[in-house]
Amino acid sequence: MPTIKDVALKAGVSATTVSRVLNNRGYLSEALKQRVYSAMEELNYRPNELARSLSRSRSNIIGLIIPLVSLPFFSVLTSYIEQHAYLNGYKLLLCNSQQDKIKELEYIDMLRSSRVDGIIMGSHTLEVEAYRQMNLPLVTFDRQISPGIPYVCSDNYTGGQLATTLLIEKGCRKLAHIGGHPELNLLSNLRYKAFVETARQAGIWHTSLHTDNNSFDVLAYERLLEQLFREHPGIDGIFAGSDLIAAYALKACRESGRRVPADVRIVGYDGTALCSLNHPSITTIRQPMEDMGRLAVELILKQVEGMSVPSANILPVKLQEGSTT
Amino acid sequence: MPTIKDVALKAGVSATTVSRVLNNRGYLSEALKQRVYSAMEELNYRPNELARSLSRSRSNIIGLIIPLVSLPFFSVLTSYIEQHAYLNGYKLLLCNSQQDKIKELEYIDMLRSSRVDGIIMGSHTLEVEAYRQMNLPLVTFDRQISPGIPYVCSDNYTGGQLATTLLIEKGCRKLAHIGGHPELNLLSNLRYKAFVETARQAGIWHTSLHTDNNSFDVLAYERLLEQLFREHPGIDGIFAGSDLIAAYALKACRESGRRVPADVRIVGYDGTALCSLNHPSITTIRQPMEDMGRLAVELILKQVEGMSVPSANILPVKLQEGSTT
DNA sequence: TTGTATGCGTTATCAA
DNA sequence: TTGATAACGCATACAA
Repeated sequence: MPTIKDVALKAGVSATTVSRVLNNRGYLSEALKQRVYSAMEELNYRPNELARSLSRSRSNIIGLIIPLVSLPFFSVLTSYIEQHAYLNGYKLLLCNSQQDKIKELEYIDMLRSSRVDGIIMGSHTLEVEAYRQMNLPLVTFDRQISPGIPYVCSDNYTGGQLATTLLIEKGCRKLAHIGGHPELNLLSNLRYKAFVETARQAGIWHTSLHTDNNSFDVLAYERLLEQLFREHPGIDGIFAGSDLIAAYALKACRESGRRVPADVRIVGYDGTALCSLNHPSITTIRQPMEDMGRLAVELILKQVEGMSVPSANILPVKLQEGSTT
Repeated sequence: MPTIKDVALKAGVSATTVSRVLNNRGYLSEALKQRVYSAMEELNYRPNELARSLSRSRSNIIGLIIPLVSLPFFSVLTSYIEQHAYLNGYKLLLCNSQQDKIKELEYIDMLRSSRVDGIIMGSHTLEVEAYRQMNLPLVTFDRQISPGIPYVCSDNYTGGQLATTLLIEKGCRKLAHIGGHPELNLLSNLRYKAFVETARQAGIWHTSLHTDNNSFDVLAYERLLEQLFREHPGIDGIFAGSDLIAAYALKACRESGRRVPADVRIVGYDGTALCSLNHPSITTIRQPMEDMGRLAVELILKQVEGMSVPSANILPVKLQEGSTT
């Protein structure tokens, strides 16, 4: 691969000048610029980002740690994060923790070694200490791991309220919530909290089921739903922790001969494409995923530039009515 | 951040020795090793991968170019690729081309500049020239862009045969295929080819609809299905180009009052989680996605190490019967 | 407006 | 067995 020296030689200038042209710094005559550009062209020259990063001590790479890209919510989020990183000239290093603490810790090390400029983390393991220690721009999703560290999330409590209120208004009298493990100190637990409080205030019977581990185990959802209908056959309203769970709820209703929304009404959370893929389409609480992705990137960039950023970044949700309510 | 020199100073050795310990090269006494290790520990030292990469001219990064991570197939594939890259000590740079030629070309440049060790590309734009030119380990998915460049794909033709044969065996007499744009020189077009040839040989009426652009536009699928049922109301068997399309087909059947599988039978392709999420669960042609991801990574690594690799890497598919047939 | 010298953090080539 | 020195490719302070 040709280096800046090769270009300099061919253009008949010094390496410094080529560097200047490359970075558009200082005063350069148009003629000289052209000469350098065509030399680059001829040699098919590409600046070595490794060397640039090393020299500038800035890599223009953002590390993204998530539990599982293959989950609808995270794949969409990843897509938006990539999009906005790209728009800002940043590259994205993808770290799929797979809910594995060891892997996550190793990835944190890898990212530090790779001198990424910042880390966006949407992973849900309990290893928060490792994040606190590293002195790097950081943004988290749905998780407040330390007072100073900025987080992005949707308005989980309002979302929970909207969903529960809708179910009650539609006439549901036996409500169920199905979600992930509540002991994790996630902000999404506020959805559950809102569910409980809203139902209680309205004097509506309600129950709740959660996966007992920290995995997004699909089979766990199926088991949970089976258990729900077995223990409480009269359930007529379900608030699911995600669209994915909602889709499983819909499936479980069908399999047990329950009509949706006649017998059971269902509300999901997220607003992924899963909702409109189903028939009836799933009513959900839509998170502004693109805004969340964009904001996460922006918060990193601002920190990189030494600016201070707000800690709480709570974005509004919107009830998106489908046909399951 | 502490450097190798800081560690050397603290351990009372030279930087070279620290480097040796780091890379476990040469003869080192256990005592010395320990001294260096604890110095690293104390300083919370992390080797600078940028400098290492520059020095070794090897980045241990693989670039992944795909059209859209948020699509089920690609998010699962990405997940497996990440997994196996990680297992081999490689990092993954995620490039979402979004079917945008400009963006894809810019990403190719970025990856070259970043000195990635290889590129896995599952993108579907037509810019193959750019890939041919760059002299880098490359592996493609479902696309043969040049005789010498290795590609990974499932056995598309057999998959198309299996699907079509199943529909016919189940009694379907008016078949439809719905897929992406066939002008793209994709290997997945073999599914379509198999569909046509199998139906023709069996003397079964068949038609086919394709999106006219290169996008994975969800609305396009809905329009296509609407058109299909309008023009050919008697369709009783659909072979979809992906599970996603199959899911839309299922939805379209429901919305138009068609029973599945009684009135219309559906077969998808891929074997993503979408299949089991639906009710009835979707019959599909399962691609060995993990194998494909693992193989793509392996083919890159082998090329990095100067080994020659086979050009055609066609993996077997499997009919996975759900309840839509 | 352009060039020289030095540093970024690491590895590799010598020599001791 | 260890260390000094020169690359790796680029950016920047300083000189001219």
